[in-house]
Amino acid sequence: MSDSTTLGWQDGRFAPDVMAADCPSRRILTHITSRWGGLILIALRGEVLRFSEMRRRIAGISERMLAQTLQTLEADGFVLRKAYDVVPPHVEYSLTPLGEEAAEKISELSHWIETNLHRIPGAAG
Amino acid sequence: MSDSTTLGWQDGRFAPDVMAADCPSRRILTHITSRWGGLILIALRGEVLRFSEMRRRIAGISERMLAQTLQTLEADGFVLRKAYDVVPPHVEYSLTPLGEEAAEKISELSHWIETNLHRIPGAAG
DNA sequence: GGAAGTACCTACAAAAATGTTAGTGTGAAA
DNA sequence: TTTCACACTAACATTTTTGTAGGTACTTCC
Repeated sequence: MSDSTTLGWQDGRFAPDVMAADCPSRRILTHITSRWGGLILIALRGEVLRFSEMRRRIAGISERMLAQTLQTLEADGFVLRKAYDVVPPHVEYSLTPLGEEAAEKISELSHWIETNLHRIPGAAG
Repeated sequence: MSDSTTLGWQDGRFAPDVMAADCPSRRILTHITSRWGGLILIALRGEVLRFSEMRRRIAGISERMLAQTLQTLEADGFVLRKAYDVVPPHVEYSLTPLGEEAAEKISELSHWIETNLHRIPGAAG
């Protein structure tokens, strides 16, 4: 029950569908919509940021989660990591073209939430 | 450290900002981007569905998570629950106008992922 | 008569996510 | 000279999320 179902999505035998539990698109969706994934993408839109700078902008994120989520996003091909071999360490993060496209989508969602917050009943409390 | 910071977002003294840890917009964002929240919104777009029907469409979701996430989304004002007092039970779920707007946004994200999956390096494995 | 379907809820258990703390090696500022 | 900043990693602890199993009260299908 593993091979035929899992492989089909890879080589285009089935169309990608997030409603299917084992379609890779579902994994990517969870990465982008993970607790910190979306915020990182939004923070990086059109910018080059260093680790600590990002940490300051995304209130509440821990070093561990920032590092971990950045790695996931880098592995997906959304984030580009550029390290300079100097001391103290200097690392720059930015979005790949693919990442910019994805970031645009969650930005639109978060922007909608921000501007319509007053209409959302559950936003109080 | 609780009052002055927490209250400002409610009455428009500060502009909503997902980057702020205690801004209500952040809570709403996590609801919509929660593991099942987005998929439920997508499944409900333009449709009226019963509990079991949704469960069948969203592969992998458990009854518990479906019920729980629906309650969160209902409390937020995105989902409308209409129960008929008959036996066996009959309950219909649909989106509020607000919910349709939110659903449109995550649909755009998931649709982007589905159509661009072949360009995403991390989609394999 | 027995099984299955309906829309859930409640304990309990397991798994996953997240946080905390400590540490790395060097340089610059106080 | 002490402290801070940098960009992390590893070990451990806690919290949150998610799943499982069982139950409800009744009806329809076989």
